[in-house]
Amino acid sequence: MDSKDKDFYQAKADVLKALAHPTRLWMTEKLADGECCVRDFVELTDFDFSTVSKHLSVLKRAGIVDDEKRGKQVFYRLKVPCILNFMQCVEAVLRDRLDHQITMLK
Amino acid sequence: MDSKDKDFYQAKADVLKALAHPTRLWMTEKLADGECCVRDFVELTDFDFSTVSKHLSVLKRAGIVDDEKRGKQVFYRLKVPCILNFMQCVEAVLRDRLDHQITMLK
DNA sequence: ATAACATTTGGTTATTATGCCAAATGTACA
DNA sequence: TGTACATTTGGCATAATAACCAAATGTTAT
Repeated sequence: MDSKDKDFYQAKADVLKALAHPTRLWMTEKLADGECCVRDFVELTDFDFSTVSKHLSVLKRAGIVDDEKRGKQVFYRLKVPCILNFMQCVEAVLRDRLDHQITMLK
Repeated sequence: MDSKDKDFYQAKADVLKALAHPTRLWMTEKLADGECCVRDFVELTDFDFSTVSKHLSVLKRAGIVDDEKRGKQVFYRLKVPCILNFMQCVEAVLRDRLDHQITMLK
């Protein structure tokens, strides 16, 4: 693994890291249904505005979401819908793991 | 988001978290080309055996890889090839981000 | 049995992430 | 202009992660 490869894997890992948090993952999937502003997420959870805002900024920095200021609000949008296909794969991992656990108990 | 949803997003985030490290990501992609033992990864990097072993155990716990002991060695295998399709999406995010940066400079 | 090899586990330290509060910024409207 | 609203930023305490070294475990062959 040379230094160029290292940078590449670091960059890809950073995108994954942005998704690798339950709240951010939930937000990402929620945004697939249409744009939301910070307040929307605050109302659907028990997190502080600052917490929600920081999570969204992590997703934005990673390039997963986009934002647009309209009036007083900032609307966030899912920028890369292929993320959702990916989630199917993650769920496949979970199912597979479950099958394995069941097999172990038999 | 009720408590069942919360658990589900936590479980999915845990799978992503396992992948969200440059070394583990590299290992995962390497395993797509065929099984490797701990020593193989140690030789290709400058990490300690213990470091490599711990990374592999994170991937195993997440259900991404499988292991099999044969003789003195433990061989690791990619269990869920769909992870690789997912990587194409992550790379798309990177390309998209780059395009955006280029546009900003114009 | 013991020596050599392959891997894992335990322990330590440094770095990073999370979530809250408080304060700052930006925007619309009276 | 000032007040309310929406979001972001800074700071802090706590928790989680990563890498190394050393020691333990398990396996094969002498």
